[in-house]
Amino acid sequence: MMKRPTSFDIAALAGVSQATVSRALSGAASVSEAVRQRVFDAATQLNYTVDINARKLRSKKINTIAVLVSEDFDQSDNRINPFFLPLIGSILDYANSKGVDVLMSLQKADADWGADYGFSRRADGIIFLGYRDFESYLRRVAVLQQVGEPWVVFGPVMPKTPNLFIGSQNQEGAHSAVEHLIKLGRKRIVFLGEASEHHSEFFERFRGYRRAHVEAGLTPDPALAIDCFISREEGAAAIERLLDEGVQFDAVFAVTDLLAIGAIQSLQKRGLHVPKDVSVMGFDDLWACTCINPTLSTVRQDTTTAARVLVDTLAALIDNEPVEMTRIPTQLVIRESCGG
Amino acid sequence: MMKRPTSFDIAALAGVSQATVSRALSGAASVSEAVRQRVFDAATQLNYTVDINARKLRSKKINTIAVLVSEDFDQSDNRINPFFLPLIGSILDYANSKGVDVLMSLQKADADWGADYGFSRRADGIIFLGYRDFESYLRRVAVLQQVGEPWVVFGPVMPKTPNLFIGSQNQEGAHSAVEHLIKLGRKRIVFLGEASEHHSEFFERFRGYRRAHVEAGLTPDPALAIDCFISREEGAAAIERLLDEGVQFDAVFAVTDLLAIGAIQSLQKRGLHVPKDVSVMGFDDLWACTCINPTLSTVRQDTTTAARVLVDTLAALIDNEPVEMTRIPTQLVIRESCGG
DNA sequence: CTGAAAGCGCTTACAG
DNA sequence: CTGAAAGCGCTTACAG
Repeated sequence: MMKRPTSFDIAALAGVSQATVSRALSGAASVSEAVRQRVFDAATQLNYTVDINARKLRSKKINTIAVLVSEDFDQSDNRINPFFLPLIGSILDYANSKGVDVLMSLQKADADWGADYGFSRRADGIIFLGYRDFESYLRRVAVLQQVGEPWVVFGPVMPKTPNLFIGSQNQEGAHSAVEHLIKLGRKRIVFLGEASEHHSEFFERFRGYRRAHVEAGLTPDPALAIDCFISREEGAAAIERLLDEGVQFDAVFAVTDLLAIGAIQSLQKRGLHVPKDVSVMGFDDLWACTCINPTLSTVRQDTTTAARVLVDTLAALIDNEPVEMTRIPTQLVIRESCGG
Repeated sequence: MMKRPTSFDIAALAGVSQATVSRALSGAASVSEAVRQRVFDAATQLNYTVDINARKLRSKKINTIAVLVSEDFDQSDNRINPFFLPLIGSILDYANSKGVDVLMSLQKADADWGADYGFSRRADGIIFLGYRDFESYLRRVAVLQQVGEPWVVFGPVMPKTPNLFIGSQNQEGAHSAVEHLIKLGRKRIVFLGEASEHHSEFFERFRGYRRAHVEAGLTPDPALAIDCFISREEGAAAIERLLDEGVQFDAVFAVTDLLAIGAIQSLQKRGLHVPKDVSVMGFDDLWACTCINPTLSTVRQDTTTAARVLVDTLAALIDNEPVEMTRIPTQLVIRESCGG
C-alpha cells in the first residue's frame, strides 16, 4: 500500500506552497479560484484528505462530542435501554449534519464518568444518557466541573443542580395522561415507578399524576403509589403483588413503557382484560408500543427535538455561550390500552 | 480555566525529562519504579492526561474504529433498525474493553460509504451495519479497496465477494425453524422476505426453508414464497394480501422478527388465532419478541458473539493478519407463537 | 534506565 | 492572495 500523501505532496503537484494547500482545503476565503481548483484537482488525483489528527492537534479544535450511555442490562442483553435507540439515532444524525463526529461509549454503572473522554481531548464535550440516579450523579459531577469539561445530561431537570437542565415536560406529560384516564371514568389509578428525589424525572411524573387527581377533586390513594425500578420484570411483579394483596384498581399509569408492558402482561396472565378491566398508560413511546396487544397508550418523548437541544446546548457550552433550561414538550398518544 | 498541562509540565514537576514522562505514562517497560511513581504522582497532581491527538499523530496508531450504521426509517422514527441495538451495545462494550474508541455515524442510503472515515485517519477501520443490499454494496466496495481501508460488514456471507465473510448461520437457523414447524404438523408454510441475490442473508434463509421441506418429503408451494421488504408494515400487508387472495396456509416463517410481528398483527386483525390457526416464526430475537402476545418464536442471532468477531476480525485486518470466514451459530427459541 | 533531538502533518500568525 | 516559518504535544530511534 502506498504511503498516505501529505499536503506537501499536493503542494508539489499543484505547484503551490504547502500553506496554500492547507488554506484551499480548509475553505479559507483568501485563495484565488484558479489556485483552489488546482489544489482540489491534485488532492483528488492523489486521493488526499487531511490527517484529522494533525489538524486537531494544531488547530486545537476537536469537533467531536462523546456520547456516554450507561449500561442497562435487561433479560435480552440489550445493554442499552430501548428508549435511547431513537435518541442516539437522532443525535448521530444531527451531529453529523453539523459536521461533528460522535464518539460513543457504554459506561458501566460504577465507572468514572467521562474521566477519560474529556481529559484526553478526545472530545469537546459529553452527552450523558441514562444516568438517572440523582445521588450517584452528584458524586461524580465534581470531577467534571473541576476539569471544566462541558457536558449535558438528558432526563432530570433540577434548577439548583449543575448541568441538569434538559429534559421532557414530565409533569405536564404525566398530567395529561392521568387526566385522560380520569376522564374515562377511572378512579383508582396505580402509579408505577419510583417517586423519589433520586429520580427527579419520575418524581415529576408523580406530581403530574397527583395534580390531575387534585384537579378532578380526587385524592390519590397512597396504597396505589408503587415504588419500583423501571424494567418490565419489575412492572410485572409489582402488579402481581397488588393483585395478590387484593388491592382494587381500574387503571395503571407507569412512568416508562417498559413498566407498562410488564403490567399488561401480568394483568392478562391473571385473566384481566386491558383496557376493559384495567386501563394502562405508559411513558416514552417505544416502538414496541404498537407491537403489543392491546397497543399501548403513552406519553411520547420527542427524541428528535431532544437530540437537537442536547447537541446545540453542548455546542453552546463548548463555546462558552449562555445556555438555558429546556423542557421539551411531550405528546399524549392514545392507543388501545386505555380504552374509551 | 487553566491551560491544559503538557508532558513538559509533568516532567518539570517530577524532575525528569519529557521523554521519560511519555515512557512512564505509556507503560514502557524501561522506566524504574521510583521514577514511574514520581511521574504518576505529578500527573495526578496536575490532572494530566495525554493529548490523544498528539499521540495519534506521532505514533500513527489511531486505536479507533468507526461503526457506520445505515439509516433505516420506520414509522416510529427509530432511524436505526432495532436489531442493531444489542449489536451496537456489544460492539461498544467489547471495543472499549480492548481500549479501542468507537466513532459512530449514521449513513444515508445514498452516502459515500466511509469515504471520510478512512481517508482522514479518524479510524483504523470500519464496521458496516445494515448494508444489506448486495448490489449497492458492490458499487462502493471499489473505493474502499483502492484506499486500502480495512472494513467488515455484518450479515451477508459471500465467499467470492470481498469482505463479505461475517454473518450468522442463516441457512441452518432457518432450517431448524422450519423443521420445527413441520414437526408440529404444519404443511403450508409461508416464506416471508426477499429471497434474491440482492440480500444473500435472506436468500440463505430461503434455502434453509426449502431444505427443511425437502428433507421432510414436502415440496414448498411457490405461491407461498412472498417477496417483501423487511418492515412490519410490509409483513402485515403481505399477509393481508394472501388472505384476500384466499391462499391457504397454516404457518409463516418470516426472515425477520419485524416481518413476523407485522404478520401476527394482520392475522389477529382478520380474526385468525396465532398459533392455533397459523403458527408464526421470526428471525433475530428482538427484545420485543417477549412483549407481544403471543410471544414470538424465533431464530436468535448471537449479537454478543457477532460483536466480538466483528471487532477481532477488523483488528486482524488492520494488522494485516489473516482472517477467516465466520458463521455464527444461531439458536432456535421456541415461544408461544408457533404452538405445539 | 534516561535524556536530547527529531519529526508526525497539519494551521496560522507574520510578511510581502 | 501567497509563502516561509514556527509550533501544536506527543513518540521514538539514537546515544549513553
